[in-house]
This record gives sequence, structure tokens and C-alpha cells, in this order.
Amino acid sequence: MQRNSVFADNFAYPFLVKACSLFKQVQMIHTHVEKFGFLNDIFVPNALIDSYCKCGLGGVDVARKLFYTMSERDVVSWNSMISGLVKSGELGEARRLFDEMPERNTWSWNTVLDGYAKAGEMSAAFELFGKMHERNVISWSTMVLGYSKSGDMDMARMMFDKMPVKNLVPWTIMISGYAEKGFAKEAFTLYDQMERSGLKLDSGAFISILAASSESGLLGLGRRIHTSVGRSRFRHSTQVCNALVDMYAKCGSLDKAMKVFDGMVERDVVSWNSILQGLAMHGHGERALELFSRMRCEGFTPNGVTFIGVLCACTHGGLVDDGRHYFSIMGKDYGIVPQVKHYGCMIDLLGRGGHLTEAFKLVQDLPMEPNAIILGTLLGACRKRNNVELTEKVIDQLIKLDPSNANNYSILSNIYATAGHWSNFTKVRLQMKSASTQKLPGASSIELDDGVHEFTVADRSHPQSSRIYKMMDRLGHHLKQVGYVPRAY
DNA sequence: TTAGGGTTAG
Repeated sequence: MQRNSVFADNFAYPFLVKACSLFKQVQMIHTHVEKFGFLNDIFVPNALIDSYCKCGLGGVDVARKLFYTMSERDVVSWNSMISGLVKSGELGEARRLFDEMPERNTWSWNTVLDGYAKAGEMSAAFELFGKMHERNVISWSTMVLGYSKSGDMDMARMMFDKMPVKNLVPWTIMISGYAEKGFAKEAFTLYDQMERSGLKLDSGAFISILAASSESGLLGLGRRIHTSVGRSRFRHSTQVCNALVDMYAKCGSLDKAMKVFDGMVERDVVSWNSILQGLAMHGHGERALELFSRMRCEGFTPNGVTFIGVLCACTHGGLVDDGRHYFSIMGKDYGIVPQVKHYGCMIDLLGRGGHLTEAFKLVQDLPMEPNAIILGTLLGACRKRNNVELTEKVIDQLIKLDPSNANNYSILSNIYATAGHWSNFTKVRLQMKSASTQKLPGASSIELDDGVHEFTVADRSHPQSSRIYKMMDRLGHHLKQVGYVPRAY
């Protein structure tokens, strides 16, 4: 009896390898096929290269070794290796291999093209695109996406309009691109065109456009997509409904988010996380925590993202003790190792709750290097307490991490001004000038029927500017009457 | 067996 007959033959191995997502599993099969001599069948090492690259964690290095030891390579071996290199960010080496290839097909070109587009190197992408002998929908879509992600919607549109054949993907990319950047009118018009052209959206298209709408708060477009979802066969899709919940929550329509959530046929952990985050974001700390216990009662296991929502809920509800409690149980009861983001939430919670020393201690004891977000959160807490000494310490670290961020200098100078330390104030102002940093004005935006309107401090560019400021004065007056005292800086 | 859009995260 042959023992290996219970395993697989050379035809089954590529499928078996493809089903593996863990490095160890791929490695196990690798050892096995090597032992039985199946590596000579090119399908097997090709599948191994692909799987090694997809499981991350140094998988690319093992794939690379395998690639170079292969006695014979076909175009798929090269493409798989190049794709792996592109995905792990080793674009230079990917290009070198591409140039060395004995023969290339459209897949090879598209893989490198995608690498440039993802890296935002659009001039390199454009050059490569120009040299292609054969382009397919994927080549064109890659260019449209690349331009859209790099913010050049005009070029994206030009490519889109020039495409000889379009399918759902480029339409989705283009509409999502407009939506993400707040071009409501363009997104709407294009969406209409797509529907009129008879294309039926799939769940990916719905999710993509919804995610883009929530990014810039385009409630109008989100509602429109919701109507289409309702008419489609995806109206009960968990993923699509999750995207709807998130969209409504982020666009400030919490009731609608709740309604979609309640109406869902099947929920997963993402559904719970989305609604929990929505409640927390809008200051309903207690309701979010109630939902959290309901989630556990219904048998769902919280993950790391859930706890970010939970801690955020505690912060916005001023529930410091609850926050401490949940932070401690996430490791104890659920085996979740706190990530930087969790520490960020805790520092925010403690800082806002007035426990500055404890927040400081947490940063000092951090198991990882504090990043700009952690320090920025701590800074926010210091500012609130007007603590000059601690602020100086934090800013010092922050400026080292990110010397070009003008906000840091600006906050420090404000703190000095408030405390009356005028010589220090002047010093920082001079430092700002010499570092040639300029504070970018913060902008707010609002969506009306005809699109998103953006405005900044002392903005007079709007045609109805004087009416807007009159209304602002009235509101300010009203706020003072009800007892609001603005912060000094 | 290899390529394109897509949900939750201070």
C-alpha cells in the first residue's frame, strides 16, 4: 500500500496549495511535494510561489528562493513572482525581473503597471502603458484607478472616456473616485449613465461606492445607492448592508444606520462593529455599551476593532472606569493583544477624563514606539489642562517625529502665549519661519443638493458670504446668551 | 496555476 496515496497527486497539489492561507500550511505542502518529486511539474512550484507570496510574513523571500532554484520557468512562474514582489512593495526588483523576462504577456505588463499605479508613480505607469502592444480592460482600469487615487480626476476621466470596452469595474472606480473626493454632481451623473447603460451592479460595486460616499459624507448619493440595493439581489447581503450601516452612520444619519442594522437577515462581527462605532462617534456612549453586551449575548466574539469602538464609546461618554475595565478584559477574556490604536484610545480616554499623569505613564510604558497619533492625543490632553511643562515634552518628541507639521509649532506658541511666556513664544514663531512651515487652514464642508461646499477660516469666497457671516454672528450671539464661553486658543 | 473595483479601526 502506498502511504502517499491518501494525500494527493501532482494534479491536486496546485489546488491544495491555493487553499492554504497560512505560511506553515504552504510550507508543509512544500516539504511534502519536494519529498515525492512533484516539484518537477511546473504547475506545482508555480502554485507554491503564488501562495507563499500571498501569505505574507517573509513568504516572498521563500518564493524568491524557490523561483531561482526552478530548473524550468514558464510565463506564469515569472508573473507570479513579479506579482508577489509588487504586492510586498519591492517594485524595483519586480521591474528588473520584468525586464529580464524571456517573453511577456498582457498579464506581465498589467502586474507591473498595477505596481506603479499603487505606488502613485503615475508618470512611470503612463510610460509603461504607452509601450504596451496589447491593452485589455484591466490595463485601462489600472490607469483610471491610479489617477483617481493620486487625485488627478481629470486624467482618470480622460482614460475612462477613451476606454474601448468598459465593464463594471472601471465604472465603479470612476464613480467611487468622484464620490470619495466629494464631487457629488459628477458621481451622480455618472451613476445615472451607468444604470442607463444597463449594467447591473454587483456587491463589490455597491460596497465600493458606498464606502466612497461615507468617506466624504455624500448622504444623497448613499441614499440613491440604497434604493438600488433594495431593488437588487444584494439587498440581504451582509457585506453590502454593513457598508450601508457604515455610510449612514458616517453621514450622521444614525437612525437610518440603526434601521438597516435591525433589518439585517444575517449579521457578522463587522456589522456590530460598524453600528457600535457609529453610536460611539455620535456620543451615544451608553447605548454603544448596551449594544456591546447585546452582541456578546447573541454569541458574537468581539475582535480588536470592536474594542476600538468600545473604548471610543467610553471616551465620548466620559466613562473612564468602564474604559479601564474593557481595556483589561480584551486581553484577559478575548486574548486580543492591544495595538497602537487601542493605546491611543486609552490615552485619549484618560487625557480627556483629566487623568493626565496616568495617560503620561501609559505612553512611557508603551510596548511599542509612540507614533505621532499617540503623541498628538496626549498633546490634546495637555492643552486642555494648560500644562506648559508636559506640553513642551510632548511637542519636543512630536517635532522630532514630524518636523514639517506646522500644527505642532502653532500649538506650542499658543500655549506659551496663554501662559504669558513671551520670549519662548517669539522663539517658536521664529522657528516656524525658519522651518518654512505654514499652517494649513482647517476646512469644513457641507453637502447641499448641488455638491459639497468647502469653507475655511475667514473665507469670503462664497457669493453669499455676507449673509453667511450675518447668520454666524446671530448664532454666536445666541451661544453666548446660553452661556457658552469660547476657549482662549 | 498568474492581473483590475470593495465593508468595521484615534
